[in-house]
Amino acid sequence: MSITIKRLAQELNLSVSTISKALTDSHEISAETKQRVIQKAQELNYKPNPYASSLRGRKSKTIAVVLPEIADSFFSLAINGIEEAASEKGYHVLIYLTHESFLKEEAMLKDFQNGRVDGILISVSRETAGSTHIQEVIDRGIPVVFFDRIREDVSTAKFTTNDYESSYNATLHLLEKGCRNLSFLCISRDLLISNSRIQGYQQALKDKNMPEAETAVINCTNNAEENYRMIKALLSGKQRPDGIIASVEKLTNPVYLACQELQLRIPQDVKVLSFSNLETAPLLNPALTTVTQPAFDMGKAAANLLLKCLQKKHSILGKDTQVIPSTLIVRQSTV
Amino acid sequence: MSITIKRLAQELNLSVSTISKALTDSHEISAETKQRVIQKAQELNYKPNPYASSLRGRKSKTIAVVLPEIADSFFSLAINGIEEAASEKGYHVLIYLTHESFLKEEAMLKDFQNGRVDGILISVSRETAGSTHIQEVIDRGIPVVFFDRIREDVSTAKFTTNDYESSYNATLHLLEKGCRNLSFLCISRDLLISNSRIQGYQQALKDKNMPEAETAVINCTNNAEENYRMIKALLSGKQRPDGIIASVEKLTNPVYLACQELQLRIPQDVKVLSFSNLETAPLLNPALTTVTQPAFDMGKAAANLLLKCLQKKHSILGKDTQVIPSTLIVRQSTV
DNA sequence: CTGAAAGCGCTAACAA
DNA sequence: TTGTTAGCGCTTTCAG
Repeated sequence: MSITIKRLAQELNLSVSTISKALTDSHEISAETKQRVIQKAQELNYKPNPYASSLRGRKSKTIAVVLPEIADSFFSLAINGIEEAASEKGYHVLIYLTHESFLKEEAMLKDFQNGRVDGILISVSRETAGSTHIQEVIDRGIPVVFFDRIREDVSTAKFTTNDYESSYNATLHLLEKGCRNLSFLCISRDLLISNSRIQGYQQALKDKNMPEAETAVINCTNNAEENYRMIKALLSGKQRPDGIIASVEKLTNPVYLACQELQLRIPQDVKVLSFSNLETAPLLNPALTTVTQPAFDMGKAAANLLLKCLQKKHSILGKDTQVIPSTLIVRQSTV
Repeated sequence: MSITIKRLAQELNLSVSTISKALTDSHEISAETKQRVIQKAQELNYKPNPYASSLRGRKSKTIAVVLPEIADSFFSLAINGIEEAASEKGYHVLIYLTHESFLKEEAMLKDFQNGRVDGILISVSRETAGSTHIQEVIDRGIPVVFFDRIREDVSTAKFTTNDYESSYNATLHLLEKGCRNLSFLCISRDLLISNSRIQGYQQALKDKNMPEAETAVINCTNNAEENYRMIKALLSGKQRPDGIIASVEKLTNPVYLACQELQLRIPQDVKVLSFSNLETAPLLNPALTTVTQPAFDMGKAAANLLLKCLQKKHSILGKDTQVIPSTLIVRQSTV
């Protein structure tokens, strides 16, 4: 059986409330008593039951992180940032993966209405086209902070990167390097970040008076084999692009593999650029030009804001969108 | 204010206990009443407070996952497996990162003595040389399952891979390809997996009557720059190895980068092999030969065992070590 | 089949 | 400065 406050009280001939106050260093307890209590608590290896205090105090010191997946450098790094921020402040981190399923995401947010977590960090799934599930949780008084895959139709704090701009610049870079027939691989039209990247891409083409081919923006699916087939088809077609922008990291592999299989040389035949945080980007064959996102910082900043809000009495979250810029790192795949 | 059972009881003119039983589908409640209760619960969007039931029932439906880090394909994949297993069974997953610090790991395990989690999955830090912190938690009745970085001195269930054997085979492979002066990069002598890999390596050398150079086994640190310097020094030295085995994924980058910088050709000048789950291994320059671990499966299997044990009344965990084999995938870096 | 009541461990008003 | 007491929301005997 676990040691409880009651037990400490018995041992010390004090009341439970005295113990409780002593342990929280209340000013209304004498230094001497505090000393005795703390002493005894250590002696008996007393551990306060977190669920009892959660129930009582209606806060759990726990936050939820909802992500599409984790086999992606971006989210791995983001979790690192989040965990770091949380552990510094004594918070606990629950991880939930949607695997890009809206239904799962919805179910998770429904579940959060029960008070299991004090706050939520979320990067929505590719299928997510509405936000009532998120709004509902906010209406219940549980603060939500978006990061990376944000939704504009929810009025809360958001952390993202300059998707439009970095896509615009990436496109310009490819045009400067001589591309005249680009393709853009995207994962969802519902996702704001995906859309912003598409728009940055399209605007750059427009500004440079480049016609956008019909096949220019390719919708990829959540199925790796299918994507591979599509990309191979794209690269085998008549109108084979001379430059490809992969708007997410995991589309890099199929592009490189398809080029290998089709014996297309990167960058001579096709230039390749990817939004990616792959640590191995410089080691690829050829080294991959990337738009590298501030994953760790975004995670940490988002978590810090959420936690700051949770620690205050009046948990009022700003409604601003904070933009942390990405970096275009040019390597051989586009030179 | 949240909807509670009490509120439901008032609305339906029933007692709280009836509501509680109806919601848990108890046999002692009439079908009709159950119907009404469930109906009303949905109507009012009732969400049971998990901490109240945890407090009452002394189980949290939550497990902790303790990892050294997450910026590593192995652990990312493992978490995927763990999360999948947990969510299937309605469990929640708390993530804790030790960043290879024993002190942090110890503090976390101390904290788990309070009942926040029903069970623990752990892959110990590189600094972890003892296990009393783990034993203590087990003694408190909280089951612990090891995966990957296990410790033999704790009698509980463990999931690992055939480290010795795959290292042995990897070494043989390099010898067959003509290497005569190998180096092995390890991260810790305290870690069983690291030791097993070293021993597999050494045994292979012995079996082939190869002398092991003094510099053969290199202890790497937890500092990336330092490792890079060490590796560069190694590759610039007189006794430059003609083959390197990186016993963990994150040592791949510095090896490749050092080779680039020193203008050493892989595999002609140095063959490189890494224990790694990098998805980009086939795309590296040159494609990397890997010992690929069953990360997802290991995570999922470990989680499943732990959860099965938690769901039973008599939570008796086996004490066996289950070995899920790794795969040697030969690519250009060693041919 | 339904209800009353006790209590999980902790906190915080209110008394003393 | 310390103690008494009433819950937080839920489950579970035990009675009815």
